[in-house]
Amino acid sequence: MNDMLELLRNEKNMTPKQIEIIRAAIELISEKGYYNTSTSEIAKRAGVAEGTIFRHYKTKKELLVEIVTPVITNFAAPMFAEKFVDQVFRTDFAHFKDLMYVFIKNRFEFAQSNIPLLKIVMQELAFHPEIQDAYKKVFKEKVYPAFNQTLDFYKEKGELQNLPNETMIRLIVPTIIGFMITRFILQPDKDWDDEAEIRKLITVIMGGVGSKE
Amino acid sequence: MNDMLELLRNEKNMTPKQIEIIRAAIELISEKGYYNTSTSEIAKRAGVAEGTIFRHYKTKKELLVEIVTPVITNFAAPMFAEKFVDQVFRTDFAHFKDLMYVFIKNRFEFAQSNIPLLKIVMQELAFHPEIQDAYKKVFKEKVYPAFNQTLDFYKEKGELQNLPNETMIRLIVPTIIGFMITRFILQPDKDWDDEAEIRKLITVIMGGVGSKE
DNA sequence: TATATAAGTGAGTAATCACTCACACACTGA
DNA sequence: TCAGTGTGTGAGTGATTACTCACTTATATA
Repeated sequence: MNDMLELLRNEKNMTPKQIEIIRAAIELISEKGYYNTSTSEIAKRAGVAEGTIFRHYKTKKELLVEIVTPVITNFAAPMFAEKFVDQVFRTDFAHFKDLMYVFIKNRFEFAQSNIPLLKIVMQELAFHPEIQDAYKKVFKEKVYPAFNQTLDFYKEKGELQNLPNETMIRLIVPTIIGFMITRFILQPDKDWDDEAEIRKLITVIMGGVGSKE
Repeated sequence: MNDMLELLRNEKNMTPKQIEIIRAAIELISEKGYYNTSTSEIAKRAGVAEGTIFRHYKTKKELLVEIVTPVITNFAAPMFAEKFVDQVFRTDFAHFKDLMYVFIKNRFEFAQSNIPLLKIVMQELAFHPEIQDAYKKVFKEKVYPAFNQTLDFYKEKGELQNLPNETMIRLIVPTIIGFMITRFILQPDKDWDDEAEIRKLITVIMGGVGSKE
């Protein structure tokens, strides 16, 4: 089942047909891309008249944005939940790598249950300034500050190299995202041992590929 | 100037108008995406009648594939140039990190002079099986074997952790690609110290973010 | 029950799309 | 000089597109 659809159903109060429209749009757009999916197709798959789509969304792009922005916000969500930041500073995590584990595991599961949506975000991010704005805002206001605090904390504990936070974030985050892209999009059918893969990922993030002499 | 255009001009023998078509197509598609770029637009920018495009390419998609496949082949090119493999085994590189430096630097410069083309590849890869095939073939036949040999070589020298080659490749390559995406696509306008960034990247790949105790 | 508002419909529309084709031109070799 | 071939043209075509609108139906409120 789909986390995000559930969330949309509750937050905004949508009609059953509206939910069907969103469900159909997610399916089709993640398969074929935004520009290659027509509103008539979405209507057909949703079992709805084409006019109904435009009753709820002024334009096709408004529909896309409505689908995509909650994904961006929620993918970054745990970063600015008080619970998360609290946990770090109440030192529920003895070591940085323990925090990394919980963090990656958590986001991994989120990705797993929202693959089509994440596909859409990645594909359309490049073309739609509206989506880019949402992404930049979340990153600047939420992700970045949370990361900053956390990195400082573990630097003081002497667990991290003395690289600028910004550099660290810039190198760690794409590594994690790249890992998930490989796992869910490039080679989804390989039989993965996810637990082991996540541990290896953390090993490499913490200690690199070089041998310790 | 554009590496790849020059290469196309020489390999196939193209008419001047054909070159203009490709140049215009690269510009427009990298800006707006394949489906959002019309053939009439390409013709207009190229200073050519729309019919001329279809004189040379049976379909619009054939034009896309013609543009994209040489990029894929050439981005992976150094991996299977004998020169490169030779260098490694004649131990022109004392350490793995020296090889990494030359490799990343080289591919970095390639990316820099072919940003629009790489943008197109990344965006359209998801939707066109023809492009995926080209990508898979190059990776399987060229990139992977070359990497394999190289990693074994430095493992025996005791410079690398004892992780499976496949795992290493799966963690190193996305890190490098992620670095370039940040550099050229997400934050192209930031004033980067490229040399320093590449060195930090290698430090992290080799030794991770953790401090050495 | 009467009325207002929201949700849903589907035929219709102007614009745009990828692609065609009959024709014009330039060059080559005989 | 003439046929043959490759290159270039642009008006034309049927299909498809996002979106509209006059209309019906359902729901809520008074």
